[in-house]
Amino acid sequence: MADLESTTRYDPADVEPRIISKWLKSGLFHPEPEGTADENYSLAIPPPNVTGVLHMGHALNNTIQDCLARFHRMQGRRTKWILGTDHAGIATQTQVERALEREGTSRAELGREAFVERVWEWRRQYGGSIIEQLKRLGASADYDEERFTLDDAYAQAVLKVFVSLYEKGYIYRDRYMVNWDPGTGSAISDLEVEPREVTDTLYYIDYPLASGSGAITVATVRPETMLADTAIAVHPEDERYKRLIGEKAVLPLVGRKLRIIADEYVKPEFGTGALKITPAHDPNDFEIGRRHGLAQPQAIGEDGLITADAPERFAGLTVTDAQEAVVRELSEQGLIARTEPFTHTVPFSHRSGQRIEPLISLQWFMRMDELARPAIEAVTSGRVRFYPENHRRVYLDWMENIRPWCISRQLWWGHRLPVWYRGSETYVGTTAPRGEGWTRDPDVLDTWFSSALWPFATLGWPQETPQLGAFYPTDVLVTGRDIIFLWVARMIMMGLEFTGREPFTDVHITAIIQAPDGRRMSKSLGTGIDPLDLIEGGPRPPVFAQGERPAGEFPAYGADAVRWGLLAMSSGQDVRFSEDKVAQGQQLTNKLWNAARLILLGVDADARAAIAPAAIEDRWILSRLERAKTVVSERIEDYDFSHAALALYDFIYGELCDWYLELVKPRLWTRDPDLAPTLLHVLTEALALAHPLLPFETEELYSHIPGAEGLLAARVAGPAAPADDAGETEIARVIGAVQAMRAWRDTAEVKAGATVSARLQATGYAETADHLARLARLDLDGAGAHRAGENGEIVATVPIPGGAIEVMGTEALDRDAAARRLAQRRTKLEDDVQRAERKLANAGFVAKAPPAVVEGEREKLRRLRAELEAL
RNA sequence: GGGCGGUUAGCUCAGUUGGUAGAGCGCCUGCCUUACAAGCAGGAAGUCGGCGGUUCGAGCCCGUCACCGCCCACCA
Repeated sequence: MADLESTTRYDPADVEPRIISKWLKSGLFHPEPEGTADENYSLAIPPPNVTGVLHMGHALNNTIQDCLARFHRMQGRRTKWILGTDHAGIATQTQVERALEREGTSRAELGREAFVERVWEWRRQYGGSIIEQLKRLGASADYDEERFTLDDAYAQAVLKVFVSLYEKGYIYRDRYMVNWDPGTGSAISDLEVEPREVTDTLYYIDYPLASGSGAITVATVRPETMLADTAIAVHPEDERYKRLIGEKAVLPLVGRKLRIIADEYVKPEFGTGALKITPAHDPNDFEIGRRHGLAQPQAIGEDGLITADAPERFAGLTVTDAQEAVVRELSEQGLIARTEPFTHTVPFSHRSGQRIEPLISLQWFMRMDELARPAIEAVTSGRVRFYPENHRRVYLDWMENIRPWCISRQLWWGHRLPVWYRGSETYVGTTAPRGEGWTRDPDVLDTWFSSALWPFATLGWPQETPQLGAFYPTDVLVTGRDIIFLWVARMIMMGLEFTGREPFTDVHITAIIQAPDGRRMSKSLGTGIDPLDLIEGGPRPPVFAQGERPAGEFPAYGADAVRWGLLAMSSGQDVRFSEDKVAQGQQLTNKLWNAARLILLGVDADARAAIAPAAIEDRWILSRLERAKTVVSERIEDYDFSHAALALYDFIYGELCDWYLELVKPRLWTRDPDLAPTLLHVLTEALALAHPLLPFETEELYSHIPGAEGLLAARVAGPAAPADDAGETEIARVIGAVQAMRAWRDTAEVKAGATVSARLQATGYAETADHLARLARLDLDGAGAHRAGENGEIVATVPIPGGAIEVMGTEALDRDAAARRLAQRRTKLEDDVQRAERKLANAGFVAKAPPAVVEGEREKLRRLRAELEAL
């Protein structure tokens, strides 16, 4: 335990590691599988890549999940936060391949079996780090049942799903146009493709007509694909070309005769209005080719080289070399009519960053339309709800236009397809077929295929495990909007298909945190930071430098401050990282630490003692505490974490510390026996309220409370107390008065330490006059009037709620300043009176505004006039 | 080409059902007051992106324009 006496600042480095081991030892994060999923609270972590490291997105996402888990745990619900990692096919394989390259070897050299073993080895070495980072963040996940998408049991579930969908006819094999990623040497899905704007050269190429008279000119940015052209298409209504439809053109360099066909897809106004058709290397041409029964010669192979289908002199060239060669020959033959720069968007691989090579390939696909139907209904019916709600539209639009999913990947790291071939036979099953001569399909499944089963496969499905009964369906999924389609939609579809239940009822889409300059946080751009560097101190990159905070080192803010900061900054859908918010979190932790020191070092009672809220400020803080509990709870339940964080801050900083503790100090010094139990009660409750956001510090402080038992993280909230309106009004009034007096003192240049004699001419201060006198440094007894020596001369009248304070002249008071202040106040009042009068003179306002508003305005005018007169 | 989000104090962001604009940081002033000087008290600071409309009244509702960010989409 920290020594409260000597530790005047919260020291996260001392507290946090100690608290982590305390939690882990307690077993609190590992609930036994009892009760029903309805009674219990559960959520599944979006599994981070097994070899990944924590980035800011993870930090926010997991802070939110932890906040939810801890909140509901403290509401008394058996809470399970399902933890695990994803094998992340391409990402992990690429990482290991890079390592092999550094060692001077390669995947091919090792062979499949050794390579896969090598990846497992890699995983054993680096796979644990992100889990350790989650602990450091305070994540209260179930570390005892960590899952991995390639665990044996999980893999069984994946195969079972594959076989089942195959048997239903949803999964099939086809030669189809795919996004070929030359970087990874694999097909990838539509969702793994990102369009980027590039400027290409648009070549206008003459294709001579077979008749010998003239040529038809086509425009293309990829002249090398002409080697696989099979037709030229024009719009059926295009007057320029109508007469050519059905005729033939000669494909330059190759000599093949191309039919001139009519297809409505062609936009007459674009280019020349004539489109070369390459069914094997363009998605649109592929469709047109299918419509017209065109052959699909392939000029570019999966290795990215020109194939033997092309004229021999091109075969084996890279795409780039082939383009150069084709253009050269065409120029020599005078067939390039002209060129122009052309800017358009083309697909790139999200994984490798290379330009996608669309080509026809034999792959496994999954039909999604049938699965989508119930998943659409789940959302339209409200059984699955998005927070914020606007994501619902995006989800539905995508689902309603869903297309088949290419699920096979030409990788080695992943779930190998449970498919075997022998001659023309295909066998699909969870175990290898009997008999000789079968070879297994070398491909693995898209990583997202296995991720789609995450909420139930992690709980032991397809076995009817107790875990599944107790924690499925889960309550909420917390993730980023970038994977709504990749993951969320697919989980809903798979969940419904295989368990008959939606895998979760709420989907909270978190904000995306950008670098302070508005760019994406990214390691390669230098715009990213490791959350651990904020928690424990570490390099502050130049983009994060501003004002007082130069590039250099972050201070060790501690996990609680980082958590609070992340929650506080995460309001909109995109938010710039704000170190100020983390610093504000640190201030809060420090404030709370010192408030606890004041209480714990000044009180000799036991937390179990009954409270006796005798004084008005006691009633006030208890009532404010209830309100804070209500507001913070509501904000958390609405997934509005920034307001939850701010509401907590306002209560602890603004009400507990700034006012309540200041109000009770005299009673603390005199050891008022009624005060101690209330103080301890309020402190305990405040710690409990703050715990989901600031788990470490609150847990530590809780352990210092005499009589407090067990862990704060395991403490279950008691029933709510009623609000105390009278208590609230009284203290609100005195706060207003103190603030008014302090402001007056400051502008009237009264010395800060001086006590000013004054007379209270206001109602409603029966119980709080002493507070007012002390906090505003007033002498209300009249004793000070003697010191003034002028027999009660009033030098200022300061309006306060319920009346005014008349200030007597003293040496402490600069009369000129007081006069200036008075004049200022008068001007302001006159302005306000005028404004109110004008408003009330407006017939429309009086006639049409709600009576309460009009009456309020009249009341205000009366008040202002009275105050003006008093001056 | 569609769709979503944004534009409020020097900076980062709040702003409930329309009723004279808020926080944190920064800035200015004063305080080493027996929890915290990495603190406390007080203050200055905004024609709420532009234009038009509805309304007694608009940061908020409607229309329109301008930027910024993101998502979706098969124009060679």
